[in-house]
Amino acid sequence: MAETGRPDLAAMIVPLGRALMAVEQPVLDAHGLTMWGYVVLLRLEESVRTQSALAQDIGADKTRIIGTLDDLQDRGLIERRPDPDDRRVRLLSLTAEGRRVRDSAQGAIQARENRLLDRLSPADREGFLNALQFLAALPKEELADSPGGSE
Amino acid sequence: MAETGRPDLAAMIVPLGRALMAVEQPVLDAHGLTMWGYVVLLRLEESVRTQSALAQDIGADKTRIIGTLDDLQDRGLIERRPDPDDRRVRLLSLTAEGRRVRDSAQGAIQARENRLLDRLSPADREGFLNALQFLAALPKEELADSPGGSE
DNA sequence: TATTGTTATACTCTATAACTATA
DNA sequence: TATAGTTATAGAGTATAACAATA
Repeated sequence: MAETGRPDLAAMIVPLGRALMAVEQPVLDAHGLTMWGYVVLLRLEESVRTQSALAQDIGADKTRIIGTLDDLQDRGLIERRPDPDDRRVRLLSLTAEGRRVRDSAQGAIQARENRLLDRLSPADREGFLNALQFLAALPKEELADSPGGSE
Repeated sequence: MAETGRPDLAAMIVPLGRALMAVEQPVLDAHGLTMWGYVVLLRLEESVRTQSALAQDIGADKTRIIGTLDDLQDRGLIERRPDPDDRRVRLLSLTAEGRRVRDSAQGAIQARENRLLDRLSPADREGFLNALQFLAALPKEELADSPGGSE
Protein backbone atom coordinates (compact mmCIF):
# COMPACT_ATOMS: atom_id res chain seq x y z
CA MET A 1 0.00 0.00 0.00
CA ALA A 2 1.20 3.48 -0.75
CA GLU A 3 -1.46 5.94 -1.91
CA THR A 4 -3.75 6.69 0.98
CA GLY A 5 -4.35 10.32 0.11
CA ARG A 6 -4.78 11.33 3.72
CA PRO A 7 -3.06 14.25 5.40
CA ASP A 8 -0.26 13.44 7.84
CA LEU A 9 -1.53 12.31 11.22
CA ALA A 10 0.53 14.88 13.07
CA ALA A 11 -0.71 17.62 10.74
CA MET A 12 -4.25 16.83 11.86
CA ILE A 13 -3.63 15.93 15.47
CA VAL A 14 -1.41 18.81 16.55
CA PRO A 15 -3.68 21.63 15.36
CA LEU A 16 -6.72 19.76 16.67
CA GLY A 17 -5.09 19.53 20.08
CA ARG A 18 -4.29 23.23 20.04
CA ALA A 19 -7.86 24.07 19.05
CA LEU A 20 -9.31 21.85 21.78
CA MET A 21 -7.12 23.52 24.37
CA ALA A 22 -8.28 26.92 23.20
CA VAL A 23 -11.91 25.80 23.35
CA GLU A 24 -11.51 24.48 26.87
CA GLN A 25 -9.58 27.47 28.18
CA PRO A 26 -12.73 29.38 29.21
CA VAL A 27 -13.80 26.44 31.39
CA LEU A 28 -10.43 26.44 33.12
CA ASP A 29 -10.59 30.22 33.53
CA ALA A 30 -14.00 29.91 35.15
CA HIS A 31 -12.45 27.53 37.68
CA GLY A 32 -9.39 29.68 38.21
CA LEU A 33 -7.16 26.93 36.85
CA THR A 34 -4.25 27.02 34.45
CA MET A 35 -3.75 24.11 32.12
CA TRP A 36 -0.92 22.79 34.26
CA GLY A 37 -2.96 23.27 37.42
CA TYR A 38 -5.74 21.19 35.91
CA VAL A 39 -3.33 18.49 34.78
CA VAL A 40 -1.89 18.32 38.29
CA LEU A 41 -5.34 17.95 39.84
CA LEU A 42 -6.13 15.13 37.41
CA ARG A 43 -2.91 13.32 38.18
CA LEU A 44 -3.34 13.60 41.95
CA GLU A 45 -6.39 11.33 41.91
CA GLU A 46 -3.89 8.93 43.41
CA SER A 47 -1.53 10.78 45.69
CA VAL A 48 2.08 11.06 44.60
CA ARG A 49 5.18 10.88 46.73
CA THR A 50 7.60 13.37 45.16
CA GLN A 51 7.27 16.45 43.01
CA SER A 52 9.81 15.03 40.58
CA ALA A 53 7.66 11.96 40.03
CA LEU A 54 4.59 14.10 39.49
CA ALA A 55 6.44 16.31 37.03
CA GLN A 56 7.71 13.34 35.07
CA ASP A 57 4.26 11.73 34.98
CA ILE A 58 2.63 14.77 33.43
CA GLY A 59 5.47 15.54 31.06
CA ALA A 60 6.77 18.68 32.76
CA ASP A 61 10.08 19.75 34.16
CA LYS A 62 10.30 19.52 37.95
CA THR A 63 11.08 23.22 38.14
CA ARG A 64 8.17 23.98 35.86
CA ILE A 65 5.42 22.95 38.26
CA ILE A 66 6.62 24.58 41.47
CA GLY A 67 4.67 27.78 40.94
CA THR A 68 1.65 25.72 40.01
CA LEU A 69 1.90 23.68 43.21
CA ASP A 70 2.40 26.83 45.28
CA ASP A 71 -0.78 28.29 43.85
CA LEU A 72 -2.87 25.13 44.23
CA GLN A 73 -1.68 24.76 47.82
CA ASP A 74 -2.36 28.41 48.67
CA ARG A 75 -5.90 27.94 47.44
CA GLY A 76 -6.37 24.76 49.45
CA LEU A 77 -6.80 22.46 46.45
CA ILE A 78 -3.83 20.23 47.21
CA GLU A 79 -1.88 19.23 50.27
CA ARG A 80 1.90 19.26 50.21
CA ARG A 81 3.54 18.11 53.41
CA PRO A 82 7.03 16.85 54.17
CA ASP A 83 7.42 13.08 54.38
CA PRO A 84 8.30 12.33 58.03
CA ASP A 85 10.49 9.43 56.85
CA ASP A 86 12.54 11.65 54.53
CA ARG A 87 12.07 15.32 55.11
CA ARG A 88 13.46 16.24 51.69
CA VAL A 89 10.35 14.75 50.09
CA ARG A 90 6.91 16.38 49.72
CA LEU A 91 3.86 14.13 49.85
CA LEU A 92 1.24 15.39 47.43
CA SER A 93 -2.49 14.77 47.54
CA LEU A 94 -5.85 16.34 46.67
CA THR A 95 -7.98 18.06 49.28
CA ALA A 96 -11.75 17.60 49.25
CA GLU A 97 -12.02 21.06 47.71
CA GLY A 98 -9.43 20.14 45.13
CA ARG A 99 -11.43 17.08 44.16
CA ARG A 100 -14.58 19.18 43.93
CA VAL A 101 -12.96 21.76 41.65
CA ARG A 102 -11.40 19.06 39.50
CA ASP A 103 -14.71 17.22 39.11
CA SER A 104 -16.52 20.41 38.22
CA ALA A 105 -13.94 21.43 35.61
CA GLN A 106 -13.68 17.95 34.15
CA GLY A 107 -17.45 17.61 34.00
CA ALA A 108 -17.77 20.82 32.01
CA ILE A 109 -14.89 19.91 29.72
CA GLN A 110 -16.12 16.42 28.96
CA ALA A 111 -19.67 17.66 28.40
CA ARG A 112 -18.33 20.01 25.78
CA GLU A 113 -16.27 17.22 24.26
CA ASN A 114 -19.27 14.92 24.21
CA ARG A 115 -21.24 17.44 22.19
CA LEU A 116 -18.40 17.38 19.70
CA LEU A 117 -18.24 13.60 19.64
CA ASP A 118 -21.98 13.47 19.01
CA ARG A 119 -21.32 14.89 15.58
CA LEU A 120 -19.52 11.69 14.63
CA SER A 121 -21.29 8.54 13.54
CA PRO A 122 -21.47 5.95 16.36
CA ALA A 123 -19.00 3.73 14.51
CA ASP A 124 -16.50 6.52 13.92
CA ARG A 125 -16.88 7.76 17.47
CA GLU A 126 -16.17 4.35 18.92
CA GLY A 127 -13.22 3.74 16.63
CA PHE A 128 -11.85 7.20 17.36
CA LEU A 129 -12.02 6.78 21.12
CA ASN A 130 -10.64 3.25 21.02
CA ALA A 131 -7.74 4.26 18.81
CA LEU A 132 -7.02 7.39 20.79
CA GLN A 133 -6.91 5.59 24.10
CA PHE A 134 -4.68 2.91 22.63
CA LEU A 135 -2.25 5.36 21.04
CA ALA A 136 -2.17 7.71 24.03
CA ALA A 137 -1.29 4.81 26.33
CA LEU A 138 1.51 3.59 24.04
CA PRO A 139 5.04 4.13 25.39
CA LYS A 140 7.06 6.57 23.33
CA GLU A 141 9.52 3.93 22.19
CA GLU A 142 6.70 1.92 20.64
CA LEU A 143 5.33 4.99 18.92
CA ALA A 144 8.77 5.54 17.48
CA ASP A 145 9.39 2.11 16.03
CA SER A 146 6.33 0.05 15.45
CA PRO A 147 7.14 -3.30 13.86
CA GLY A 148 7.14 -2.89 10.07
CA GLY A 149 3.98 -3.84 8.25
CA SER A 150 2.07 -1.94 5.61
CA GLU A 151 4.80 0.38 4.41
CA MET B 1 -25.23 10.10 29.61
CA ALA B 2 -22.62 11.14 32.13
CA GLU B 3 -20.17 8.44 33.16
CA THR B 4 -17.98 7.64 30.22
CA GLY B 5 -14.86 6.98 32.22
CA ARG B 6 -12.60 8.16 29.45
CA PRO B 7 -9.72 10.62 29.83
CA ASP B 8 -10.24 14.11 28.42
CA LEU B 9 -9.80 14.23 24.67
CA ALA B 10 -7.28 17.05 24.87
CA ALA B 11 -5.32 15.14 27.52
CA MET B 12 -4.87 12.33 25.01
CA ILE B 13 -4.58 14.31 21.81
CA VAL B 14 -2.07 16.97 22.85
CA PRO B 15 0.61 14.59 24.21
CA LEU B 16 0.02 12.24 21.29
CA GLY B 17 0.63 15.11 18.89
CA ARG B 18 3.82 16.07 20.69
CA ALA B 19 5.02 12.47 20.64
CA LEU B 20 4.27 12.11 16.93
CA MET B 21 6.21 15.25 16.18
CA ALA B 22 9.17 13.95 18.15
CA VAL B 23 9.00 10.63 16.31
CA GLU B 24 8.94 12.35 12.95
CA GLN B 25 11.68 14.83 13.73
CA PRO B 26 14.49 12.52 12.53
CA VAL B 27 12.81 12.23 9.13
CA LEU B 28 12.66 16.01 8.85
CA ASP B 29 16.28 16.30 9.99
CA ALA B 30 17.33 13.83 7.30
CA HIS B 31 15.70 16.11 4.75
CA GLY B 32 17.16 19.27 6.26
CA LEU B 33 13.68 20.56 7.06
CA THR B 34 12.26 22.21 10.12
CA MET B 35 8.69 21.50 11.10
CA TRP B 36 7.58 24.88 9.74
CA GLY B 37 9.59 24.34 6.56
CA TYR B 38 7.81 21.05 6.00
CA VAL B 39 4.41 22.59 6.69
CA VAL B 40 5.14 25.32 4.18
CA LEU B 41 6.14 22.80 1.50
CA LEU B 42 2.91 20.88 2.11
CA ARG B 43 0.77 23.99 1.84
CA LEU B 44 2.45 25.15 -1.37
CA GLU B 45 1.08 22.21 -3.32
CA GLU B 46 -1.17 24.91 -4.71
CA SER B 47 0.78 28.12 -5.03
CA VAL B 48 -0.18 30.97 -2.75
CA ARG B 49 -0.34 34.64 -3.53
CA THR B 50 0.82 36.36 -0.35
CA GLN B 51 2.96 35.44 2.61
CA SER B 52 0.24 36.61 4.97
CA ALA B 53 -2.25 34.22 3.42
CA LEU B 54 0.23 31.37 3.69
CA ALA B 55 0.94 32.19 7.31
CA GLN B 56 -2.72 32.31 8.19
CA ASP B 57 -3.42 29.03 6.40
CA ILE B 58 -0.81 27.15 8.36
CA GLY B 59 -1.60 28.81 11.68
CA ALA B 60 1.55 30.89 12.01
CA ASP B 61 2.24 34.56 12.42
CA LYS B 62 3.27 36.31 9.20
CA THR B 63 6.52 37.41 10.83
CA ARG B 64 7.12 33.88 12.03
CA ILE B 65 7.64 32.30 8.63
CA ILE B 66 9.96 34.85 7.02
CA GLY B 67 13.13 33.08 8.11
CA THR B 68 11.63 29.80 6.99
CA LEU B 69 10.83 31.19 3.54
CA ASP B 70 14.32 32.73 3.27
CA ASP B 71 15.87 29.35 3.96
CA LEU B 72 13.61 27.38 1.62
CA GLN B 73 14.25 29.91 -1.14
CA ASP B 74 18.03 29.92 -0.60
CA ARG B 75 17.99 26.16 -1.00
CA GLY B 76 15.90 26.32 -4.16
CA LEU B 77 12.87 24.53 -2.72
CA ILE B 78 10.42 27.37 -3.25
CA GLU B 79 10.13 30.32 -5.56
CA ARG B 80 9.27 33.74 -4.18
CA ARG B 81 8.93 36.45 -6.75
CA PRO B 82 7.23 39.84 -6.73
CA ASP B 83 3.79 39.97 -8.29
CA PRO B 84 4.14 42.23 -11.37
CA ASP B 85 0.58 43.46 -10.79
CA ASP B 86 1.27 44.51 -7.21
CA ARG B 87 4.91 44.70 -6.34
CA ARG B 88 4.23 44.56 -2.60
CA VAL B 89 3.11 40.98 -2.96
CA ARG B 90 5.30 37.87 -3.21
CA LEU B 91 4.02 34.97 -5.29
CA LEU B 92 4.93 31.69 -3.65
CA SER B 93 5.27 28.30 -5.28
CA LEU B 94 7.17 25.02 -5.09
CA THR B 95 10.14 24.30 -7.33
CA ALA B 96 10.58 20.83 -8.81
CA GLU B 97 13.25 20.19 -6.19
CA GLY B 98 10.90 21.40 -3.46
CA ARG B 99 8.25 18.97 -4.63
CA ARG B 100 10.80 16.17 -4.67
CA VAL B 101 11.97 16.88 -1.12
CA ARG B 102 8.41 17.23 0.11
CA ASP B 103 7.35 13.94 -1.46
CA SER B 104 10.34 12.15 -0.02
CA ALA B 105 9.76 13.48 3.48
CA GLN B 106 6.04 12.88 3.38
CA GLY B 107 6.52 9.37 2.06
CA ALA B 108 8.81 8.49 4.93
CA ILE B 109 6.53 10.11 7.49
CA GLN B 110 3.37 8.45 6.29
CA ALA B 111 5.08 5.08 6.01
CA ARG B 112 6.00 5.39 9.65
CA GLU B 113 2.48 6.44 10.52
CA ASN B 114 1.03 3.55 8.58
CA ARG B 115 3.05 1.09 10.63
CA LEU B 116 1.51 2.66 13.70
CA LEU B 117 -2.01 2.55 12.27
CA ASP B 118 -1.50 -1.13 11.45
CA ARG B 119 -1.56 -1.84 15.14
CA LEU B 120 -5.21 -0.80 15.28
CA SER B 121 -8.08 -3.05 14.27
CA PRO B 122 -9.41 -2.23 10.79
CA ALA B 123 -12.62 -0.86 12.30
CA ASP B 124 -10.83 1.35 14.81
CA ARG B 125 -8.38 2.53 12.17
CA GLU B 126 -11.14 3.54 9.83
CA GLY B 127 -13.14 5.25 12.54
CA PHE B 128 -10.03 7.02 13.79
CA LEU B 129 -9.07 8.37 10.38
CA ASN B 130 -12.64 9.36 9.53
CA ALA B 131 -13.13 11.17 12.81
CA LEU B 132 -9.74 12.83 12.67
CA GLN B 133 -10.26 14.16 9.16
CA PHE B 134 -13.71 15.42 10.11
CA LEU B 135 -12.56 17.14 13.28
CA ALA B 136 -9.40 18.57 11.75
CA ALA B 137 -11.45 20.13 8.93
CA LEU B 138 -13.96 21.67 11.33
CA PRO B 139 -13.79 25.48 11.65
CA LYS B 140 -12.73 26.63 15.09
CA GLU B 141 -16.07 28.23 15.83
CA GLU B 142 -17.81 24.90 15.34
CA LEU B 143 -15.31 23.16 17.55
CA ALA B 144 -16.10 25.74 20.22
CA ASP B 145 -19.85 25.48 20.25
CA SER B 146 -21.24 22.32 18.82
CA PRO B 147 -25.03 22.20 19.11
CA GLY B 148 -25.96 20.72 22.48
CA GLY B 149 -26.76 17.03 22.54
CA SER B 150 -25.52 14.40 24.94
CA GLU B 151 -24.43 16.68 27.79
C1' DT C 1 -4.11 56.42 3.84
C1' DA C 2 -3.87 51.46 3.66
C1' DT C 3 -1.33 47.15 2.83
C1' DT C 4 2.78 43.73 2.06
C1' DG C 5 6.69 42.34 3.70
C1' DT C 6 10.48 43.15 6.94
C1' DT C 7 13.07 44.18 11.12
C1' DA C 8 13.47 45.14 16.04
C1' DT C 9 11.61 44.50 20.41
C1' DA C 10 9.21 42.33 24.16
C1' DC C 11 6.90 38.57 26.12
C1' DT C 12 5.89 33.65 27.34
C1' DC C 13 7.25 29.24 28.11
C1' DT C 14 10.65 26.06 29.14
C1' DA C 15 15.06 24.15 30.39
C1' DT C 16 19.83 24.60 32.73
C1' DA C 17 22.65 25.76 36.43
C1' DA C 18 23.43 27.09 41.01
C1' DC C 19 21.80 26.88 45.88
C1' DT C 20 19.56 24.79 50.51
C1' DA C 21 18.27 21.32 53.32
C1' DT C 22 18.23 16.99 54.28
C1' DA C 23 20.12 12.22 53.95
C1' DT D 1 28.41 12.54 48.36
C1' DA D 2 24.02 12.31 46.68
C1' DT D 3 19.08 13.68 46.27
C1' DA D 4 14.42 16.69 46.70
C1' DG D 5 13.07 20.87 46.25
C1' DT D 6 13.86 25.74 45.21
C1' DT D 7 15.57 29.93 42.99
C1' DA D 8 18.03 32.49 39.40
C1' DT D 9 19.42 32.60 34.85
C1' DA D 10 19.44 31.76 30.04
C1' DG D 11 17.43 29.99 25.92
C1' DA D 12 13.72 28.89 22.38
C1' DG D 13 9.60 30.19 20.31
C1' DT D 14 6.18 33.47 19.54
C1' DA D 15 3.77 37.75 19.13
C1' DT D 16 3.68 43.06 19.04
C1' DA D 17 5.17 47.30 17.41
C1' DA D 18 7.71 50.15 14.34
C1' DC D 19 9.52 50.69 9.56
C1' DA D 20 10.19 50.77 4.27
C1' DA D 21 8.18 50.05 -0.14
C1' DT D 22 4.25 50.15 -2.89
C1' DA D 23 -0.52 50.98 -3.90
